[in-house]
Order: sequence, then structure tokens, then C-alpha cells
Amino acid sequence: MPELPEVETVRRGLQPVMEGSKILKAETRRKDLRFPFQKDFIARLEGQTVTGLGRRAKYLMADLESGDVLLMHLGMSGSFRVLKEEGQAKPGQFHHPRSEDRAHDHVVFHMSSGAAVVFNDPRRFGYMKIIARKAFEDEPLLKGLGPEPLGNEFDAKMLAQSCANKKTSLKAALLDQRVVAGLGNIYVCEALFRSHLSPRRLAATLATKKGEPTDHAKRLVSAIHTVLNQAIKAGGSSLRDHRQTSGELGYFQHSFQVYDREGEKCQTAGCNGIVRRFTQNGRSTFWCPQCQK
DNA sequence: CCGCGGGCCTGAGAGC
DNA sequence: TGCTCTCAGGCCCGCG
Repeated sequence: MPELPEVETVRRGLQPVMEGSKILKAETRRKDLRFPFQKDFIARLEGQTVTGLGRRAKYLMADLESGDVLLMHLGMSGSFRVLKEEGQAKPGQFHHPRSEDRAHDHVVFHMSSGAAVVFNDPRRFGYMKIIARKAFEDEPLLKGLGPEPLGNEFDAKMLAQSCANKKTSLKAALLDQRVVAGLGNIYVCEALFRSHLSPRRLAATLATKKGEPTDHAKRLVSAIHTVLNQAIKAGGSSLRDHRQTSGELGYFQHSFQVYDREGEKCQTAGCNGIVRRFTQNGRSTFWCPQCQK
């Protein structure tokens, strides 16, 4: 499911019920997600106050007063729901609006704010890991990540430099989390479309021979900013699994111009192209061959 | 080091 | 109705 806008939407939903609140009880309902839970997973969470809830790329990070950080990744199908605890008398019991989903509720945090925070993940590509804040710099999961696409350091110059020596397509480069961290298949397709750049173009063409950013690089960075900001504002894109923590759907999928729109007319003004689909590095690419060059 | 393809899982939808 | 096949928003790992 989730790319940066979906993860950011989830972060904003969890923040009010987690930040400044204590984890009274934590439950894991199986021994693993993508990886086995650490043996001391529960012990390091229970009794801890969450001092901050942040995001890095597609990771959620809960800072704990102990100095630990709870790292959470939604994989392909992970989602969080915020539910109201039904009563102090029955810890572990909470109201669930979609009872048929209970089979994939794998983790629950019972917060002192009165919220039950439930992690659901049918495919279990998601995972949670607790790391010490001191060891943050060395964390292998985070170590190679490139810049935040909405951060100050990500600009045309930086993008051009990191693409300059790449031997791969622009599509593959943008999906590479070492180049820019947080984009996935949907937003790469949409950003390329909005900047009229072909997904097949060589990534290295974003830089001149002197390593300066081309106008293409500037257009692309600007399209990435626009599409991510609009998607966050829309609560993300709900194709299958993504939900806001309230259970509401995101609605940016209605604003897709190419993703999942094979065969439809190109929306670029004055273009009479048709949206096409092909496979690049094992993933579907949607684009308009007419106006993306 | 880099780029690519396989594999990890479950579920939805298409086609027969 | 039900089976089989394909595909899905991500990313680690091993190979060449």
C-alpha cells in the first residue's frame, strides 16, 4: 500500500492519541510479521511514554522516554486504526467496527489516552523493530536512505548529482530509496507524467556533463513536491488496503492521471495520447508515450 | 559497488 | 459456484 503520503496520513492520525501518552499494554498476536518480534519487544514498550511520533521515508518512528525508538513499516498492506477502549475493566477488549478484519490485527497498543491503536496487515510485509536512539545512525534499515522528497536538502541539483552516474531508467532511479526516500510506484508514475518525462529515459540525463541539473530535473522535483503535497492533503490513495486511522478512505486515487488508467485518454491539455502500461523492473509503469519524452 | 530478478504473504478479480 | 491464474502500494537478498 503505502508510500510517503499514506504513511504521513497515518502519522497524523496516530500523533494525537500517541504523543504524550503512555503505552499501558502492548499485545502481539503472533510471533512475527515480516520478521520475528524481538524477544524484549513488549517489555521495552509497556510503561513507556511516547514523546514524539515522526516519519522517515516510509517508516513511522515512535520516540520513547527510555531512549528507544519504535520503528514501524507498513509493507504493502499494513494499516493502523485508532479505536476507543471500551472500558478499564476489560483490558484488551476494544470496539472494532469491522469484525471480519480481526484475523489480521497483529499488534495492539493500549494507550493512556484511552485509545487502542491496532495494526492490521494481511500480507505481513510490514514490521516493527525497537532500536536504541544512540544506535540510530548505524541502523541498517535506515542507513542507506536518501533525502526526504519534501525536505529542504532535496532539490534539482541533488537529484541530478545522485542520478548522474546511474546506468538505469529514470523510473527505477526514483523508486530507489537511496536516491530519494519515500516514493513508490504510484507517485513515481504520477510525478513522471506531470513533468512530461519518459519513465524509460536514462536517469543520467537529469544532469549535464558538468553535473549541473537540467530543466528536466527541475521540472521533476517540482512535480514530486506537488503530487506528494496534494496526496497528503487528500489523506493518501486508497486502492485496496490504505485507510486513514479513523477508517476513512483517502481520496487521492481520484486524482491519478496515469496510475491504473491504462487505455484512458491522456489528460494533458492538447495531447491526444492514450495511457499505456508496461513492465519495468518487475513493476507496472503507466504513462503517456505521446507527451512524456 | 551496481542493477536485476526472486521471493516473501494474502486476497481480489478475471477467465474458464 | 468454484477452481486456477495473475496481479498488487515494498524491500531484502543473492546473483552476475
